[in-house]
Amino acid sequence: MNYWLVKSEPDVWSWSDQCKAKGRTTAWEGVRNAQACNNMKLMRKGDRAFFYHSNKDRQIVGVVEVVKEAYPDPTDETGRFVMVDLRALEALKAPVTLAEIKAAPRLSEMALVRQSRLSVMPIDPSAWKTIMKMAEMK
DNA sequence: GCCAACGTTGGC
DNA sequence: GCCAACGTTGGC
Repeated sequence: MNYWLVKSEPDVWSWSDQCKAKGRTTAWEGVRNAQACNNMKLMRKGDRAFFYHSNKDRQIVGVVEVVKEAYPDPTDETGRFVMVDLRALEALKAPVTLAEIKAAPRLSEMALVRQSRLSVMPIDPSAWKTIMKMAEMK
């Protein structure tokens, strides 16, 4: 299984919106960045991703699961970009803030820190474990 | 194919 | 609200 992180502005689409969605599942539409889309194309059914609130909140708040692999985003007129379907699995007991991640030496190489504008990125398994521990998750 | 101008994201 | 980083567009 691979691990990922997806970003959303909480004012636009928040974790609670995700949980209220039918089947707790939504199409992750609207990504208009080639690198982010390439990452979505690499997602496989059953992969896990952190759900991160950008801007105001700046913390990881939940875990989602990939339930449908990349397919064309109908909201994209150019036909270049894809989306996946994501389902809310569970909220983090203790959300992990960007500040905490930056303060953790082991996490300093994360794309979240290094490439702040990227909205869909891979997370390596050791970083996933570290963050889950920080979030007080089993 | 280069690069200047411009737009967007997201942290601060 | 500002601005750094960086992606995209379009003229040449």
